[in-house]
This record gives sequence, C-alpha cells and structure tokens, in this order.
Amino acid sequence: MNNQKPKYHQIIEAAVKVIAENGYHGSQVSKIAREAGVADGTIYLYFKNKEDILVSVFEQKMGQFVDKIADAIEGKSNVPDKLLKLIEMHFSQLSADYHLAIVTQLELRQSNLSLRLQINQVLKPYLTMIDHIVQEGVDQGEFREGLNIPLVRQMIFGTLDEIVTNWVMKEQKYDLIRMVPEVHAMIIGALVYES
Amino acid sequence: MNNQKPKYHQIIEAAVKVIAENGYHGSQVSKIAREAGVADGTIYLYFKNKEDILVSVFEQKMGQFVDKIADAIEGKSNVPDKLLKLIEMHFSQLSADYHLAIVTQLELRQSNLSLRLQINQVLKPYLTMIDHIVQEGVDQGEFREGLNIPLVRQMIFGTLDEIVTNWVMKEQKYDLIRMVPEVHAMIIGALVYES
Amino acid sequence: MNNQKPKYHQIIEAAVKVIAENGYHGSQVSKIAREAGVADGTIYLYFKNKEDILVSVFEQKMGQFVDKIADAIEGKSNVPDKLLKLIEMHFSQLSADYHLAIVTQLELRQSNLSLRLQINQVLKPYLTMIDHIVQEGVDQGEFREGLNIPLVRQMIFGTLDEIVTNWVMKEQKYDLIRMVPEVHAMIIGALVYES
Amino acid sequence: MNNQKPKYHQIIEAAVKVIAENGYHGSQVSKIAREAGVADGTIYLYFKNKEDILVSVFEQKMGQFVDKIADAIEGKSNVPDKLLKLIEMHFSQLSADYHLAIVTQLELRQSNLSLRLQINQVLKPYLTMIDHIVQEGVDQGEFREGLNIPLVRQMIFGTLDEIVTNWVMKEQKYDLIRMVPEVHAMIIGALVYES
DNA sequence: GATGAATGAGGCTTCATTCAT
DNA sequence: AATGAATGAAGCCTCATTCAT
Repeated sequence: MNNQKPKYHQIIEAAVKVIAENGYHGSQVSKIAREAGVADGTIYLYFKNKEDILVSVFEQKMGQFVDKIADAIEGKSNVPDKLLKLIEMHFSQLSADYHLAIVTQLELRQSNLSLRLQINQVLKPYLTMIDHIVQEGVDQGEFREGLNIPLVRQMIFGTLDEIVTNWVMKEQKYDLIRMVPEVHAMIIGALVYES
Repeated sequence: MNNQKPKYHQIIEAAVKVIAENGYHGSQVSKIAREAGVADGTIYLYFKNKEDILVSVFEQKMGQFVDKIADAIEGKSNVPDKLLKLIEMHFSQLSADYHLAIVTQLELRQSNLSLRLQINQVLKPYLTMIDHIVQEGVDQGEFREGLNIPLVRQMIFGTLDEIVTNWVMKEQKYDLIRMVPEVHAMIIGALVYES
Repeated sequence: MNNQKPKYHQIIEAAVKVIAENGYHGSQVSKIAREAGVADGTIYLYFKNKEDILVSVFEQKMGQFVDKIADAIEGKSNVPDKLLKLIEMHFSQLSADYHLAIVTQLELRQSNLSLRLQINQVLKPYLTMIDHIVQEGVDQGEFREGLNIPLVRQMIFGTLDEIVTNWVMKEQKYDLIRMVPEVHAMIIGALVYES
Repeated sequence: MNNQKPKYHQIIEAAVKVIAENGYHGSQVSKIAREAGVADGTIYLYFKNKEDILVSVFEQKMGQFVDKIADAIEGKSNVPDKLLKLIEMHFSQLSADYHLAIVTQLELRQSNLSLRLQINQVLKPYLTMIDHIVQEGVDQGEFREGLNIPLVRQMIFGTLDEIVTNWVMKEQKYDLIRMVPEVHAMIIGALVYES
C-alpha cells in the first residue's frame, strides 16, 4: 500500500467520518467511496478489502495517537509527570477529534475478533509505553516494590478507556479534560499506597 | 415474554453455548434453535427478535452475576472487605463459567450500538452497587474526601473489565483469582492515598 | 438434496429453459428463480450453489438420456443393431428437446473446468456402455480383432457429438434423425473393414 | 489491427501462455499485459477488446496449424495417404505444443458463443480441406459412392478432436502420435466399407 | 403451542475498458 | 506510441423473519 498517495489518506479520512456517522454496520464500501470522492473500485487499489480499510484507519490514527503521546512524554523526567501527561494526551486527543472518539470507543469494537486482534497489535506500543513508565517508577522508588507490571498496565488502560467510553456514550456532554487530575491522583495512589 | 416456560431457558442456554463456540457472527438463529432442540419459528414465540435473545442472555446471566455479588457483600460491614469480595466474586464467577466469560467479554461487544446500550442498562445495578460502596467508604472516612464517585466507579469497573478481557484473550492460561489481592490493593490505594 | 420435492425439479426445468434462452453467462440465479416461480433464497434450499444447479441439470437430464438408451438397447441381441439403436436414441432424444440440445451442446461447455470434469463423470456410464457394445462386437467376431476400445469409443462419441453440435449450431434447420443410417454405416465400416 | 509490429505477436504469445497456465477465466487482460511486458492500455492499441485477443490467438495459431497440414498434404497424390498425413499432422502439431493443446482443446471452449462462432470461421479452411480430400476420394473411386460429405467431415473432425481432447484431459500421459495408424484405419473403413 | 419451508433485501469485490499525461 | 490509475456495473449468497399447516 502506497501511503504517500493522497487518495490513500482521502479514503482513510472518509472512512472515519462515514463510520462515525453511520456506525460500523452502516458503513458500506460504496458509502466510503462516495465520501472520499472516488469510485468503488478505486478503494481496492489502495486496500485489500473492507477489513483492511478498518485496520488501516486504526493503524494511521492510533499510530499518530501513540506517537504524539510518546513525544509529549519524552520531555518529562519525573515519572508521575509522565503519567499525568499520558492521561492528559489520551483524553485531549480524543476530546479534540469527535469522529475518531466514536470510531475507536464504540464502532470498531463491533468488528469481528480477527480485526480486534489486529487492532490490539496496533495498540501494543502504547501498552508497552505504559509498562516502561511504571517500571521506571518502580526502579526510581516512586512506586512501591513488587508491582505486577502487566496488571498495573491493565488497570491504567482499562481505567482510561472506560472513562473515555463513558464520556462518548454520554455524548460528550461534559469536559473530559477536567477529569485528568482526579484520574491521575487515583492512579498514583494505586501505585504508591502501601496498606 | 414468557420466562417461566422451560423452552425460554433452553433457548437462553443454547444461545450462550452457540455464541461461545461460534462467535457472535457465527450464531444464526437457526443454530441456536437446533442447539435448543426447537424449531426456528419457536424462537419467535419466546423472543421478539434476535436482538431480544441476546439482551435476554445478558439479563439472565448478568442478573445472576450481580445478585450473587450483592449477596456476598451483604455480610460484610467493612468497606475494603466489600470491595475485596466484589473483586473476588467478579473474577471467580467469570473464571467458573468459560462460555459466559467469552460471551460477555468478547462476543457480545460485537453487537450493534442499540444492543450495547441495552446491555448497559442491565449492568446499571452493578455499577450502582459500586457507587454505594465507594460512597460508604467516603462517609466512613475510609477513603479520602472529595472523590468523584462516577469517576471512581469507572476506574473500578474499567480495571476489572480490562483484566478479565485480557485473561479471556490469553485463553485463560493463568489463574485469574490469584490476581484479586493485587487488584484490591491498587484500588484501595487509588481511593485512600493523598498526595 | 431432496430430489423428490417438486421444487427441485421445478428449478431444474427452469434452469434448462433459462440457459437455453439466455446462454450460460446470461443465466443469473435470480433469473432461474423467477422462471421457477420461487424466491432467490429458495434455490439455496435445494442446491449448494450455482454450479450445483448446473451439475444437477446435467445429472438429471443426462441420467435420463443414458437410461433411455440403455433400455432401448437391452432388447437387441445383434451388435450392429445395438449401435444403430444407440445412434438413433442419441439423435432422437436431442432432436426432441430443443432446449436440452442447446444446453448440452453449446452452453454447458462454457463452464469452467471443474464443472466440465463433473459433467464427464455423469457421462461415464454412457461411455462405458459404448465400450461394452464394441467389446461384444469384437468377441462375437462382428468387428475386427485388435481394436483399441477406448479409441473406438472416442471415435463414436466424438462423431455423434460433433454431428449434433453442428446441427444445433445450424439452428436445427435439417432433420437430424435422417442422418442415422449414414452415421451407422460409417461407424460399422470403421469397425469392420480390414485393409 | 497492426499485425506487423512486434508487440502484436508478443501479446499473442503471452496470451497463449497465460491462458494455458491460468485457465480461461483466470486470464485477465492485466495478466496478459504483464506477461507481454506492456501496459494494460497498450493491449488496446493492438486489439479491439479482450475477445479480439482470443480470436487473434486462434487465427494466428490455427492459421499456421492449417497451413502446415495443407503443405504436408500437397505432395501426396494418394487420397488415403493424404488422410494419413492429415491425422498425423493434426496430432503431431498439438503434441508438440503443450500450451496450444490446452488452449484449443480446453480453455477456448469456455468462451461465449459469439467467440466460438468466430473460432469456427477460422477453422473453416481446415474443414473445407477435409471436404476436398473426401470428395477427391469419392471421385477417384477410393471411397464408396453416395457419401454425405459434410457428415463425413463431421465424423472425421469430431473423431480427431475428441481423441485429442481426451489426451489433453489425461494430461498427455500417453503418446498421441502412436494412435495415428489405428485412427486412420477406422476412418478409411468408415469411408470404404459397404455392407 | 409448534413447526420449518419459504422469503427477498442487501453488499463486497472483480476486471474489461478508458483517457489524461 | 505508451502508460497505468481510475472507473463502475453486475451478481452470488446469507439469514432474520413470517405464516400456512
């Protein structure tokens, strides 16, 4: 797939819009083609099949999502600050892109298992990033010893994901970014507190 | 819907089995009917349509799930113990029912939005139960003041849900119940610790 | 496939008519369904897929074709008479069924190789019948010794088939049955004459 | 159509190879173009459409086929020798060109009726040649009087064609040329013998 | 109540052909 | 003359739901 070509991105953007507006099952290839301003057949010059469009949407969008978080964190030396930035970036990016939030939190989850497994692969760098931050916190003595890293990561990701999903389902009627400090406080507590 | 009749429950059980074994998209009404030992048309004497079967599966199964947790918690006076019991029950029930875990964590999420909204309604009592426990903890001074209850609940539910989903996706290759103390410790920390 | 059911035969007959009138590539499943007076989906209660319809058409029609020839020959003790009857039956049956002749001689040959191989299987009993007659003629001293039976059968079948095809292509403008004695004479000559 | 240009023949040869290797329905224009080393659009500078490629393949290849047979026969004065040579040339040429045999005996027959009618036109000189030889044999008293020439020709062509097709279908596992004398003997018998 | 044969709408994908460069 | 990216029509099959028995 040549992802320099403008049509490739045209189709990706069209797919996000169409899926957000029509739902996963209401997004026929012909509808995406029409939104992208190309013929149905043109889709298949850039994507193997319909599933490939969806995986590519996720790859492109989540790739950027993860990269931006990674960039933002790089500047921070302090582990709690890294976590704060991560939460903030996670929430702010999805807050800023209405369509993308709907697609990632609601629509793409209706895909079949095979697609969901591919989506998980795309998320892996993000999950690994979380692992590294937590490990760093443990190494620096910021977090308590003996933390089960994968379990911690599941807690962090599960928390952020559930909060965003709730916000999307409530039709974004409140400000997601205002939640950042409270979420950060909870996560820090979970990692620091020893009973 | 007559839910006293034996066929009603036959069909529910058949649906869980068929969905767990064939996946959401591989679960045709005719397959559920065959597994239940009834004719296709009979399904429609007990359920309005296919979606109604799936909602009912969730209602029945999650109804029991929530009731059992509520019962188990009733005996506890101590709030952290209630949370411990809740986590333990959440994990142990899904550990014990292989089919149900697959269906709730993976397959039913592929349903369309309308079904997912109905499923959320079924979960509401569980979420409310979590809200009450957290509120009780705050009132008793166990947890810190000023907690945003819905946010806390999203953290707790998101954490538990993500952990179970990971365990199902990893084909249950490890013991979920062994995770309970660590998860409990993290959640308590999140609710107690003040920076 | 339940081939007692009336719809099964309704669809077979419809297929012959539609293929004869629209050609192999102009015979959409929906057209066959309409001609048979059933819904498109009903086709798939009786046939696995479109190819299965075509194979079944051939099986049914050529099955009868071969059976009738076999019956007609049974009464004959004389080998040249058997051949005469075989030629006569071959020509008269296809003469009598306008649609069938078009379908077997022209349209079904446009099918893909896999279908053609299946069609060959259906023809096998007919070819074997020819082999037996020729062998009998050799055994009884009617035909010369040393005949290569498969080769003789290919000559006989190739001759009859080509003659019928020419007749169909010429839009049946002459009487095929009138050719029988001449064809018979040639075939007998081929098998008897020693240079 | 410019048939002097090298690309014209490049495309013809590519078509034979692609059809032999991929089958009629697996031979897309783009595949033929790739094999010929030209762009898809270039095909349409030399051929009106896809059907025109296939007709041209047949014209070129069968033109040579027929010419070579005509040349070989010219030297013979004896009619049975002419027939012997014709059979020998028919078999030897197809034996010698593996791809061509598959294309003419199996693949091109899957084409639609309109193409098959055009192919018949290409074969006409060959059929006429057979007619002339048979007529000559009758005139010279070698063959019996009263032969129906078109019918005889159909017998001869049908026999040769069926034998070659069987040989191709059996994946050329035996020597086709070894069959020549037996085939010749049968055909002579058919034309000479009087009951 | 129970059956199950029949229905028919709906969408992904291929590929011959065109045409701007 | 040559290219190859773009076009868009066309059809097989699935499966939730109905309804005559």
